[in-house]
Amino acid sequence: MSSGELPGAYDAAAAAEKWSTAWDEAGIFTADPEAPGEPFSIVIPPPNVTGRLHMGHALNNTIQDVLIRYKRMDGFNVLWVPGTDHAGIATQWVVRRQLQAEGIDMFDLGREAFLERVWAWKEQTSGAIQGQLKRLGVSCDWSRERFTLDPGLADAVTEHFVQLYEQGLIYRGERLVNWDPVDQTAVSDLEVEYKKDAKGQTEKEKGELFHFAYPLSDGTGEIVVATTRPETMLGDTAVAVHPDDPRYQHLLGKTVRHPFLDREIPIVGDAILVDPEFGTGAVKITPAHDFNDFEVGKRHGLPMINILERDGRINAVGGPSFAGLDRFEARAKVKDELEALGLHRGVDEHWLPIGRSQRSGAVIEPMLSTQWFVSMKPLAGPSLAAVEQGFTRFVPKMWENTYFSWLRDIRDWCISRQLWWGHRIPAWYCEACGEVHVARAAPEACSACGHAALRQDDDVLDTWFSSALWPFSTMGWPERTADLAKYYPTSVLVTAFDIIFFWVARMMFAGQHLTGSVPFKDVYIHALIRDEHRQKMSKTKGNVVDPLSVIDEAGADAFRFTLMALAAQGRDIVWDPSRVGDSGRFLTKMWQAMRFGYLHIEGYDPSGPMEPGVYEAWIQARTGQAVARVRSALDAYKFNEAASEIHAFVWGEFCDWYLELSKTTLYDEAASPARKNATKHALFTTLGVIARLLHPFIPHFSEEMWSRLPGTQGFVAVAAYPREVDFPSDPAVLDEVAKLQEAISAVRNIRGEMELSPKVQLTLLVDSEAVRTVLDRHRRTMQGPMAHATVQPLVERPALAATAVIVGSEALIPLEGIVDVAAEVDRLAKELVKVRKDVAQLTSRLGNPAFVDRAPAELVAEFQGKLDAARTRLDLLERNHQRLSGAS
RNA sequence: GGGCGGAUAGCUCAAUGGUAGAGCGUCGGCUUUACACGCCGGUGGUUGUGGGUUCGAGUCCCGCUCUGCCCA
Repeated sequence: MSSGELPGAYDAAAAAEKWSTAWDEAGIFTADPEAPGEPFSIVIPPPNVTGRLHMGHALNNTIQDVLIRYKRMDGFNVLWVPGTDHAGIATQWVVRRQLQAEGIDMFDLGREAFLERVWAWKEQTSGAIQGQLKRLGVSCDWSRERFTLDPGLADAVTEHFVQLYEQGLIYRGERLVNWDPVDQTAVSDLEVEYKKDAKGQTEKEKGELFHFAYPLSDGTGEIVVATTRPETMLGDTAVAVHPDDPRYQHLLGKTVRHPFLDREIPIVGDAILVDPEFGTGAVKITPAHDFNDFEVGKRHGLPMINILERDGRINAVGGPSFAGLDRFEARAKVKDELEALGLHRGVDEHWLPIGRSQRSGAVIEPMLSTQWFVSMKPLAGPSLAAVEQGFTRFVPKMWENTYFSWLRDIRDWCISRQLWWGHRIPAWYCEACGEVHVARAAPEACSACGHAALRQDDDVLDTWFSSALWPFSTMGWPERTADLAKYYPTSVLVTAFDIIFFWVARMMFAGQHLTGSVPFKDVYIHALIRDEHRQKMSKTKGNVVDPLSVIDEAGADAFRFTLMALAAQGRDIVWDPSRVGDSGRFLTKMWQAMRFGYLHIEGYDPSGPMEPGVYEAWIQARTGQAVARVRSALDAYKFNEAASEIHAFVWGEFCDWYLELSKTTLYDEAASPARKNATKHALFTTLGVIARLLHPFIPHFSEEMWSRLPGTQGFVAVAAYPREVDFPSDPAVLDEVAKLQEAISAVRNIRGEMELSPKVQLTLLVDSEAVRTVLDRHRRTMQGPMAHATVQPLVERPALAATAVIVGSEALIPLEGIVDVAAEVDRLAKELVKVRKDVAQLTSRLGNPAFVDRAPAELVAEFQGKLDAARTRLDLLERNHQRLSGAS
């Protein structure tokens, strides 16, 4: 049994340090697939290896930890896999900028040396986020920590690629891609972003629509086109008009002459692209640099002329006067030259959305390029079906729509990136014959011509291509490991809605395709954390809250409890710093309850004789009800509900009522030792239940509590989560204490309204013998600090008394010489307003024949009971109100 | 333009179709034998708006307003 004084205050920082070390040393978070228990597993959404913890991570990981700790305590065989992501573009970008600051160009440095720098940076920073997660108190299995570039995970990526290639689901082709000229890589559609206005709508940016004329080759005139990107005219291969447009009928089939390049350009009719109402009704066509034009080019068999270098400069095809110019310089020069040639035909202001690279911010250029793609249609089908049929469930359900809408309108996924940091594409090209070899290991010779000179593809894969495998690659796939057998598919994925496309959907199809099983049963989508003013937190706005500073100030537990209390399903979390203080006060409150227990620890013998009373039976029953509510909230991912249920129980039931009630026994010199022992037992065991109930939310505090409670063993982290069945409930007990509470509240109400000092001992004259009998059994409680009232039979009606109604019967508190009549008259009048309203509402409802006929009989009876009670109350209050009004 | 949310007390949020609740705030009282980071009591609502269904609507249906997000 623990002993010794409990310190006056809880030291959050010391407890966090102490318990996280103790857990580590005990290895209790290390999963064992051979151990018994139903599996419960989660893989962490891997943060960027070089990243730092932000509020989103804090929320995300607290939720996972609550679930994991709950299930671990509840007897499940749990695994929580932590790890980090190599974050290709982001990390390469950071290191490239570091080099730039040193005056080094990464392309001069070369691939090998650059990668050495990235690895060094990774080594230098990778510990940060793990340490920050640990400070949050997470219970991941760190022995299974993974990084997306680990050898095993790299093998999984290769396997993924090779399998899909062999099945014809990965292909290499020349397509238009979104090109980032700064990072010099292709990016996927999802990585292109548009400016948002204050409302978050895609904002059009001011640009200009530049009109110029193409002279007809036969010298008979011209055709005027307009463009927002004049430099693309260097790659024009057609002018399109609507085939039915009467203005241009005579021009169809003719050609125009390119003013700068030796090129004849056909005028084609295209009903799909061209809107005759817009502009001049004639459109220049640049198939290699515009998604719409690309389609036109395919329809009409037009040449596709790429005019850009990888860095966004005009290439040799653009002609000698433009080659080497940056695209924006070229734009200016094209305009000048057209002007000089007299072909300029005006400028209109034009607003258009401009796509920028999510990472570098560079304006994206559509560019014709040879890339690797995943053929998505065949993969999307099963992933749609899995959710439609409930194999994987989204919580809240509405997020299914987001998932469905993306998969139903899926486009092929460009997976090659012209980066160096990432998984190199397992494709080799024969330098002799060009044959493409996709293989798990570098081939020794070309399978077509036998030549030995093979060159591996320079490119790497989109980071998400490896993240898609995370739920099983972390468990050793493609090997058939014990972990996979036990823990896959995982139980739940906890993530934010903004990566449903990027990640969730891709894990689904990769998991289904490669393992034959959905990767997770539930997908819990949590909210975004906004600042106090409901603004998104962002570095540029400078409104980010650093979770670590919150932890420094308030402790990880107060922070976690706050996050959970705010985590209502289906809406964003508005961060309210004052709530952290509330959580801190909650911890202090519990600490004080512990101290109260300690005050009375002397003589406590958990295995000694026990003589529990009605209060012990009551708190036991209430505990059971609280346990049931907390469990059902957790089972439904309603974290805020679970937090508030616990809070309400601990503060509102245990501290406000049971602790006070226990004093009746503890301070009763006449109470038997067995009676007192039972009271102490109830105090300490309930504190133990509280520690266990709260452990998933406040791991350090609860561990500290647990370690100090008498009779506890081991870590609360592995103690059994309370079950409702362990707390028998007796309706008679609940009823009796409810009556006592009603009496105490009635006295308190009168005392409060009358502004009577708690020191004034009151007399409560109770009319009903039945009620008096109950209150007699609680005489000491009534006389104690909760009510300071002595219960006596109502024999003679005092001249001045306050009226209470307790369980439907009259109770009077004589106030002669204590208080003015007027005060009680006012109080009764106020009360009467409320009761009259009740009676009126209930009478009208029960007076409605349609209600009595059609509503369920039980409900009618219930309302009738309420009406009867309200009428009795009204009667009593009215009589006494009149009596006093007359007297005054 | 298409889709998905939200609108309830001063604030943040709850409420299987059955008399709208909690925490915080606010007001009043209290150094009461765990806790003033506390205790006790009170105040506060035409549930955005207009219709409909129903014995009964914050809840279900339709329209509108404001607001947030996703996609094009």
